[in-house]
Amino acid sequence: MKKFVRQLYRSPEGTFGQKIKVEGWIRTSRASNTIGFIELNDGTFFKNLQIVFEADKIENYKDVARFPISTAIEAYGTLIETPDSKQPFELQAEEIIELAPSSNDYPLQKKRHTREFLREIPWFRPRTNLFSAVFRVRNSAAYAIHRFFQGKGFVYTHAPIITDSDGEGAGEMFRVTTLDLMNVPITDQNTPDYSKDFFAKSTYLNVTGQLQAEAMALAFRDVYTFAPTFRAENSNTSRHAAEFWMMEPEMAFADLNDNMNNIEEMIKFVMKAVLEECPEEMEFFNQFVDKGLLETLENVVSNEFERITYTEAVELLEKSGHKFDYDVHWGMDLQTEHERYITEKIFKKPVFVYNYPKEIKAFYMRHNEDGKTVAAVDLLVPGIGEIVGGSQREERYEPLVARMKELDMDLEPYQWYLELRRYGGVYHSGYGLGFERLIMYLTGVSNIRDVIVSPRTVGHCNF
RNA sequence: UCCACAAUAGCUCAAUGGUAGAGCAACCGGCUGUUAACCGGUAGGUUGUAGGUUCGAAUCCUACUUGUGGAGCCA
Repeated sequence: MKKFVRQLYRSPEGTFGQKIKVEGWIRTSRASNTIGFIELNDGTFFKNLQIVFEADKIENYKDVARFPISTAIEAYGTLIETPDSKQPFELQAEEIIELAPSSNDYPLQKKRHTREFLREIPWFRPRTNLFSAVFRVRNSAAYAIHRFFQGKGFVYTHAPIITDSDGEGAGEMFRVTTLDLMNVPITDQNTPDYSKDFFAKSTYLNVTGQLQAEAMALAFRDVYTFAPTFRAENSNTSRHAAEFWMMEPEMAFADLNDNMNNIEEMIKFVMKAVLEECPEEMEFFNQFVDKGLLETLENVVSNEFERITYTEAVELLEKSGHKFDYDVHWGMDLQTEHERYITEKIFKKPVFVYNYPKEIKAFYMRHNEDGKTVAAVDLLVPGIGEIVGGSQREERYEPLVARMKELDMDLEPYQWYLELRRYGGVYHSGYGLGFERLIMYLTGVSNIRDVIVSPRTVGHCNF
């Protein structure tokens, strides 16, 4: 009877004493003259199955003892309980067959490797404990996001990946073109003639699906997108990637408060799901990556997030007496050091900061009655910083156009967006969650390149 | 893009101006229950690249490359 290692760990009872067959890869093995042990991982579970093989029980003992790491094998034998050992049970092998060979120059050894080294071989990383755990949590979190929104009746919608608007304020964009770079058509003004390009205009990879999600929200009330996003920023940090996944809900008939409620509920839902579904992985992170991780997450799940206005945040920072590299004053954008101080030192938990000065936020955010601020919100978390950014959208036609003109924006590409305001453009809100940053928060892994299978950053696009 | 630090064996590191070393991995041998198994042995190097200082450079200087951390930008 063929068994998955996951089945054995989750419900081993009926299988003790039974003959079973397993397939998998050798993670590590050790052998003497007469007895040897293989740690087998079959991909279905974070933990390994120990296979015991003895010289007088299998006919190819010498060969099996020499199988290099990552050899794919099939093993047949009896599953027995081992209450006095590290592992709860093991397979007493009667037959072990090599399915695919490995080699002794396999780069992963039975020792600890640095993240830096593993980043050079991203195609092998998923075979390590750390990355196995990271990508299982990533899977669990992604599915939990869908469950959360589906449970509330949100419609999962797909915004386009290629766009003709330049995503005002959201950073540098990757150009999408089929023009021959060695022979670019030129206009009378001596600029590239994009009317000859594939879409007969200038196009880019999206930096957000928000604007299109707004159109969908004004038809379906509650929607969310969950898709790749692209930013061509030259940013070299542990929390930026050129290609990352963003989840963007958009809710009609929702104000900034509803927005914050949804963010908080969503984060807690995903956290609980991961803690429940990936206990072995989370225990691993807690032990080897971040000692206080489980305590931190339990705390987040069971406490209210803090909610303060930007103005209050500035006051708190001013009163703190702490000497910052950048002085704090109303109207400035909060620097990383300020955000971290608020969430890590003052509150020691997730903090919503809302109602920012309009000058430092995007054009589409709703102007508040005070004439100075907009209904924007950032969620700051310890260790990561900003993990969610959102706002109530400016649903009033006139103020929106006025603001766009103020910013000297070309209204033409946004005609459709402005039209939404003229026909039932009810008040609505939404936000964007950096999915990788959430995974970093959930796992304690501090570099975004270690929560993406094949990270794309400035100067790096391999595999 | 800016600032700081780093680069020595496959991996992780030592050697602070005077003959480049260890642990692990690999290879050979030993070992009857291992848990990063253990024990003995063998092999493995143009010290990131280019130039300079010096009788002599892994070590000091310059540039470049790559990596890491931080900042800016942001999710």
